[in-house]
Amino acid sequence: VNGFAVTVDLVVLTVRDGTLEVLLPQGQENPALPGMSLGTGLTLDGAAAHAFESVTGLGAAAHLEQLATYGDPDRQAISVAYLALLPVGADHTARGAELYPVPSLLGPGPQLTLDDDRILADAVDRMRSKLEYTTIGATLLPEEFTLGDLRRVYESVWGVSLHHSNFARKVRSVDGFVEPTGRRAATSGAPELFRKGPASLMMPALMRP
Amino acid sequence: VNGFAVTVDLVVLTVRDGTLEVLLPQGQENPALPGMSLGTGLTLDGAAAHAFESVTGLGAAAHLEQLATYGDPDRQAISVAYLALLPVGADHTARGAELYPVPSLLGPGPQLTLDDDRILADAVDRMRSKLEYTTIGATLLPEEFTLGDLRRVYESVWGVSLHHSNFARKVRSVDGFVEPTGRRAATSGAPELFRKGPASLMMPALMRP
DNA sequence: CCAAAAGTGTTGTGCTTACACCCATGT
DNA sequence: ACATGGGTGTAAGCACAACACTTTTGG
Repeated sequence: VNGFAVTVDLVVLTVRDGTLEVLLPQGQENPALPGMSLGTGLTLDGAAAHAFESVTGLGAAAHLEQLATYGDPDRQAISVAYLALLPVGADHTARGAELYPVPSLLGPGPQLTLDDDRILADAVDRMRSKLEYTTIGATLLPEEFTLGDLRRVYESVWGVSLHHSNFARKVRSVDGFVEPTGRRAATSGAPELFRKGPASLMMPALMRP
Repeated sequence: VNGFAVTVDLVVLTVRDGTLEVLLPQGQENPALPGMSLGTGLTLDGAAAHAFESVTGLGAAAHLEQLATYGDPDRQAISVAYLALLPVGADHTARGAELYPVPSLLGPGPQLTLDDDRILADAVDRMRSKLEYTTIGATLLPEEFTLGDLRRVYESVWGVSLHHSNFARKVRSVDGFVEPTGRRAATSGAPELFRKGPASLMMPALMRP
């Protein structure tokens, strides 16, 4: 058949040292988003999960979600973009991919091949707005974390600074966002440790400034 | 090449007689969403616009936006779904398509072929939530409309009833949502006529009950 | 002793809700 | 006269922003 070439491309985001970063494969001329071409018998979500495993060496992403589809009118090619979240601190180096700070890639001028600049920008937009009304911020963190850790995720992704006390109050008040483990980071008086709760949506939302 | 068949499928929504309705082509065995298969040299958005013109006979949709992409693992086929809004009262009968009330199609059991039930449900979800934070409600209406007309759009899509006075106050208070034409529907004392303003986002949102 | 981070209290402010009420029209 | 739809007024409730203040840890 004279059909289209369909690829699944991943925007793998994480937070490191207070910055939002993307995972890009190494060793190519022009940096491009990681991905794979879609084969028969595989769902789109399945292909995305498989691609994630290929770039990171990790079993599963903290979050995996379809973003949008981009078509190349000339090349008879279609790219289905996914947003994937890499747990902070996870060892992603198995496959040689590297983390790049997003702010520098979103600067003026093309930094990635083809549509990838736009895809990255769309992914970051989606990520920023999803922090407002979902609990994906907590899925990025390890099993146990402090509210400060969670706040730093928000601050890094949004690129703003938030009031620690009001932030903590809000997060605690949302039913099922975080639940206390009862333990603390160090001795008594140290910040309390939480784990992610069952809720996935936040209502009302945690609005950005 | 042994590639994929890519189609662009449309969920064309509108409001009629206080109900949310979808436009479906006539004359087929199993009702299915209208669409077209993607050819070379056409962008996805372009193909969607073209498909819209084919089903409705109208030049352009009040709103056209990509929804998501659905893959069929076995058939080597990909469907890129779009949400399109048909202006209320527009004459769409040129191509013989018919409007069906959404509530009856969203009932239990499969009513449409393949993934189309799910696509329709996703489209309606998107539509409902977009009413909250964008001004697409106004794009559905004719050039001039009353706040009551706009309210009826919200009530029909959300399937609830809203307080007329609070609704009007909110809509007026959002900068650039509607602007007064100075004229009225009938003689003095009759409802004031508005046209859509330049704003496309609503902040803060108009939350549903 | 001091800086940094976490938790508690309080007050104001904006937005929304739920009312009650008025007005004009058209039947 | 009265039902209908549109517009105005107001008081209560909620959530959030912006403070100041205390406590504890770790250098």
